[in-house]
Amino acid sequence: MKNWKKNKDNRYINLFEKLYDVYGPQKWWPADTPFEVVIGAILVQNTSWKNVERSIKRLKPYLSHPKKLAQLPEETLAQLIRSSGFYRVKAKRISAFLRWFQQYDYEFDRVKKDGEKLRNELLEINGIGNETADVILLYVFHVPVFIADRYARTIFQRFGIHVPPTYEEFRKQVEFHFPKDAILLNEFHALLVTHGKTYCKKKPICEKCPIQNICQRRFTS
DNA sequence: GTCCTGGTGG
DNA sequence: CCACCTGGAC
Repeated sequence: MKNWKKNKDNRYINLFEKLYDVYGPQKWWPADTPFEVVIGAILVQNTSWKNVERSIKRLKPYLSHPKKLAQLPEETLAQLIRSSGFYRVKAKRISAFLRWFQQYDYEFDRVKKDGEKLRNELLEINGIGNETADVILLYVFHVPVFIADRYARTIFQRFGIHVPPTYEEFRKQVEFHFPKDAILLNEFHALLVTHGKTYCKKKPICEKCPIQNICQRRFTS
């Protein structure tokens, strides 16, 4: 471990440390149970978390018992999650996940596979794509993966790090240069989302940005 | 590229 | 009024 940093680009860990200094520990994912993580991950697809919170509240009685949620008619489920937008497709996606989950008796502990196998299995579920699969892997199963979402892409690009075009290439690049540690990757994603929501938005607020002194963007525009 | 969609903030 | 939101399928 002494030479861990060999061939590594230390800008990734430096950025992490800077964000951690600024925002502190994020204590993610915001959910009471692992099942709630999955539901939140599906509901938040292309949607602001604020709109997801209401849906989560309405679903609360079912979230401690996935089986009960599985018994709901899909239309009823759709109405419960209306506030999250795309509610019909998302109801289908939750149903698809529940069908997969049923073969494990709705127990995450019964899902015993290595990360790559589990990842492929999750990706086969209709409505679970790269990002949602990685959220589940990291925040439910504690598999050390980097969630290569839009915030990460935007922040890294502005920061001055070259970002590959595809999700997978991007994910693997970060995983090469950053410690393969689920706790650190957990915190990294959370910090990137917080930073992205607060300053590094589509229209960034660079003047007030707490990391502007180490960001390349101040030179380009 | 287009569709899916309500809620929030500008 | 409009633009955008921690995507994914087709």
